[in-house]
Amino acid sequence: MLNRIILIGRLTRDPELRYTNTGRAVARFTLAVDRPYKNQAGEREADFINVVVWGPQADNCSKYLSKGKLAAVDGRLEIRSFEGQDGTRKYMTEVVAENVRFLSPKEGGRGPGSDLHGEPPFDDFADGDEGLPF
Amino acid sequence: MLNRIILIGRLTRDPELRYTNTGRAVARFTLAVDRPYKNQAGEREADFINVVVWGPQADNCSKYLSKGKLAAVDGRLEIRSFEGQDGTRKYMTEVVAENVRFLSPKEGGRGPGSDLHGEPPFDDFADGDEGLPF
Amino acid sequence: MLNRIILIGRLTRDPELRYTNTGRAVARFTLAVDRPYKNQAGEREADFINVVVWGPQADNCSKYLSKGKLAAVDGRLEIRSFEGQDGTRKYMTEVVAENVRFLSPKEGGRGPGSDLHGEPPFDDFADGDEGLPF
Amino acid sequence: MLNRIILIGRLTRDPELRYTNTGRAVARFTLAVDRPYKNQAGEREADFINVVVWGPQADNCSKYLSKGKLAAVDGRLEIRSFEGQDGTRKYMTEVVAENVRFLSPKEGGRGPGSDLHGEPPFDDFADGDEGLPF
DNA sequence: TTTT
DNA sequence: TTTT
Repeated sequence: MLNRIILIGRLTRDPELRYTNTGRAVARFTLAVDRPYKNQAGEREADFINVVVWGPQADNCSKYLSKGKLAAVDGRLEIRSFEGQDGTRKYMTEVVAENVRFLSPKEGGRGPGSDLHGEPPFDDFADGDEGLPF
Repeated sequence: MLNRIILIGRLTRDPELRYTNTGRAVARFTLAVDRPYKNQAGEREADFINVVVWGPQADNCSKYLSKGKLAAVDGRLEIRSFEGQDGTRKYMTEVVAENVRFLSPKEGGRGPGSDLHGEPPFDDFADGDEGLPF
Repeated sequence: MLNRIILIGRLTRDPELRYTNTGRAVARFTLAVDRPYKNQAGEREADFINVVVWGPQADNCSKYLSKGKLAAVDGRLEIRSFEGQDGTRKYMTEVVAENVRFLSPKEGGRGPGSDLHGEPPFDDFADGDEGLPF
Repeated sequence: MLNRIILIGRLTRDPELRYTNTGRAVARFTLAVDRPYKNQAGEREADFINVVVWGPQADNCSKYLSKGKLAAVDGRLEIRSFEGQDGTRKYMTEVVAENVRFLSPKEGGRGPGSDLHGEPPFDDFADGDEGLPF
């Protein structure tokens, strides 16, 4: 009924960009997200979380993100189950991003924080800008 | 750059439903959200948080929510500033809901957890159901 | 660097309660979380997400939650990797709950929304109640 | 019952650091969080959100954050009401941070993403590292 | 392996 | 299979 996840981490590899047969862009990458605590060996481990992004944001991810870059992802967690090649049930966890933010400074640029939306995420003049009835 | 808030609480009053001059529905209500700790007097206080919902979800809120009902809200925090009647700058905090979930059992019904979307929240057959290219 | 997930769903089975050799309680359960969209067959699918809860909250989950009950979980996503019995690397996804809320009405009770903390979640008289220096 | 907010934005001014009479550190700053949509004038507005941080993290914020720096905040929304100097009830909204992440690259450093915890956020060897009973 |  |  409610499924919301927010991550900040670094890409472990360049995003992989594909297109569906209907021409819709899909980007995939993995985010290394450091754990907030140290393990018994005194090391800080990370979770490696798969992220998938659809539509115009996928193109932007492919353009602006690369291995080692810092990004924030806001989306939902999906667990896809499928038949493995050995006949057993396999599970595949991924975060379906609704929004991705690029947090690494632009190369020759003036700093991090660039918004990735070539197109507005929802509607423009968002909710309420028609004049509030309250 | 990222602004996401998730609340669970009870309505302090029935939702107020209005329409903009373009015919768009807007619902407003206040959520009482208990704090996770007790104050020095040993009492559990609550935050009273204003919520605004736009579009078809507004109609659903007005239909299915009422004073005392439990609801979850997923949205973003906005702080509107405006000129007070006394000429000073006033601030008004509200949560713009993207999703609302009704958590109180239906009256004559079989339990809580009904989804409020008369219409799907985003697109249907969501992202990826066109056949994954991976 | 930041890893936060919030879920609302129903338990697919009763919580399983264990104790570590140091006597710390651990509860595990699976949450069925409906997806916000319908698939091509017009059905609403769900994600089945494993949750683990530590400490006093684990005991409370075992006491107050059971199959079919509605719960909210606020925590972080962890992906544990381990050696499978067939020598291959396996991945196991689970949400480590920091807070769990019980959303189903109490059996003979007056409604949902009970807080599960037998002990306060952080410190009591939380932050700031010592008298603000601002 | 549940109150969780996650923000990414830039500090509008240097953090203000104080100490309670019990010696506990408190830092305050304001985060400018860009809205995801443009207004009717075609401009991107921002919400200016007050943040308060307690304890060791407050000292770290004061040390590592300054005007213009990018930061992520994970916390809860509180609305404090108090008697104004004119006798009317006033409301004051602030986010009580549980975790703050520094996202701007270190000055002479090797990049953003440093964790601010001089002390571990919760317990170390976090949950489960005693040997899972499952 | 799944809940309403 | 992993990032700084």
